[in-house]
Amino acid sequence: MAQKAPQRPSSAKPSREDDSKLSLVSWNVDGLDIENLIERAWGLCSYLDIYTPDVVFLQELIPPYVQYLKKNAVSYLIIEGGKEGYFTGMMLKRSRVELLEKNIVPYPTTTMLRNLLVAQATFKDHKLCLMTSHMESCKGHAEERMKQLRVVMQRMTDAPDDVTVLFGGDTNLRDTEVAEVGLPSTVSDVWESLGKREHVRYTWDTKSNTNKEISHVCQFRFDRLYLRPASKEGVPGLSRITWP
Amino acid sequence: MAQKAPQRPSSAKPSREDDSKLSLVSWNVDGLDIENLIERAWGLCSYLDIYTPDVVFLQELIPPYVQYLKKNAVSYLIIEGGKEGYFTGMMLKRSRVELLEKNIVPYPTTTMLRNLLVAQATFKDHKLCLMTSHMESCKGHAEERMKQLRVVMQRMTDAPDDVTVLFGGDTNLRDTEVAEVGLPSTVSDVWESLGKREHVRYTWDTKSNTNKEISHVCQFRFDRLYLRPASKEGVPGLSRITWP
DNA sequence: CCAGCTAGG
DNA sequence: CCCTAGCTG
Repeated sequence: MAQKAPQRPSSAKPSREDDSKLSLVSWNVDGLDIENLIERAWGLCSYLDIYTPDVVFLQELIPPYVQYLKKNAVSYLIIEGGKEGYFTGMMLKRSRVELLEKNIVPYPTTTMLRNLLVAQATFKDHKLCLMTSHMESCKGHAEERMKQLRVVMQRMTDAPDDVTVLFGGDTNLRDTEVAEVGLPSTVSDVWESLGKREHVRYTWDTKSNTNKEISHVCQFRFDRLYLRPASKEGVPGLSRITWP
Repeated sequence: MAQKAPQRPSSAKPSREDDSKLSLVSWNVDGLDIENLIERAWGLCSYLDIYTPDVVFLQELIPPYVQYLKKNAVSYLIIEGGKEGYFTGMMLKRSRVELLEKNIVPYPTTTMLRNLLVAQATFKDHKLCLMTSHMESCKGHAEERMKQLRVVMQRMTDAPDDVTVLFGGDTNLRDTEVAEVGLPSTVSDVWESLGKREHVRYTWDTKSNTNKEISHVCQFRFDRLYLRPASKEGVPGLSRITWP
């Protein structure tokens, strides 16, 4: 990929042979690093062309990046979590996902202008609630980050039970923080549900990803995907998660 | 006092009218700050002249400070927990306390050359075990500090039951750390036993103590005194602690 | 010896 | 966006 780090598509992408299944990618596009930014946006679009995910969660978008996407990925509807600085966004494959409503949930005490971007949508007559966020960064902001996780989990559990809820993004979460907050019983961590495969554990990994000049080795699972299935008749593959 | 901060005599000093009781002071003399050091050592000696404590626990001694004390506080026997850099020490009033044996207990994993200075002594035919330490400094070293507290507590509980055990010093402990380690049932925190009086809670207090140029307010109870009474016929006033 | 910040690896 | 060291209030 031409994309610069953090390059971490955390994907719950089923086989393309089975069009009944929803596919999803989350990607921090590192828009704060303007080096080769358009080239990297092109890289993202190439990826979308090849894999055609139904839903894309994006973080660290900046206005020119969004502009580029809107011009070059016309098969997707793009919604944004902000207008200035950097913000999150979502891309919904027009032919597969229909947007009903979008809204932005504030994090009351963020110092980094972070929020929760929520989209109500349908996918093959199934109700979806799609949510992404770029949660408070850095180790020292664990308290704020846990507050944000609580906001997210409240939203996930509050959703009507005929809705499949998917939250994903750059959470900056550490395992200890998730443990302290505690996941609701109805919510599962998709990477865990899929067998905790070691080779896709770390989503920020300066060991395997050398495209950013970071000399030290860092390995963290910052990008996470959580699922609260609909109680019945949910999206195929998203009640009991299976890996192709 | 001419002493510079940290100026925190945490005292279990009974009325001098009752000579049957043991009196004790613990003091971090801040020997790492060499400004006015001899003047401050003189201040300590003045304090000793006035209050004549039977036992003095000292932390952050440096060699010239000890030299000064040995020359100017001849009524005390002085023992040291080290020879180089900074270290702890003990002063025992020759007329009241008899040293039987001293030894230095290492902290296996300290990175700051800290240790536990132990003195076996007698006071009016009662057996005493006196211990002092300057435990690992700074918030970030909580784990090491808790290890050191465990070493101390092990020593306190292991002592024969005809011995009155007193540990005191600059522990750098936070309440949460003590709670995590847990105190043995036979050991009590002397400040707590004496009623948790608020005006003597903080032993490092840049609010009430302005002799060190620290602009920000800090209040911590770093200096603590623990007692494990002898099971019977212990030192008067040190089985059930009373405040004059 | 605190907390917050910054710069460098 | 890691961690540590160094500086500052």
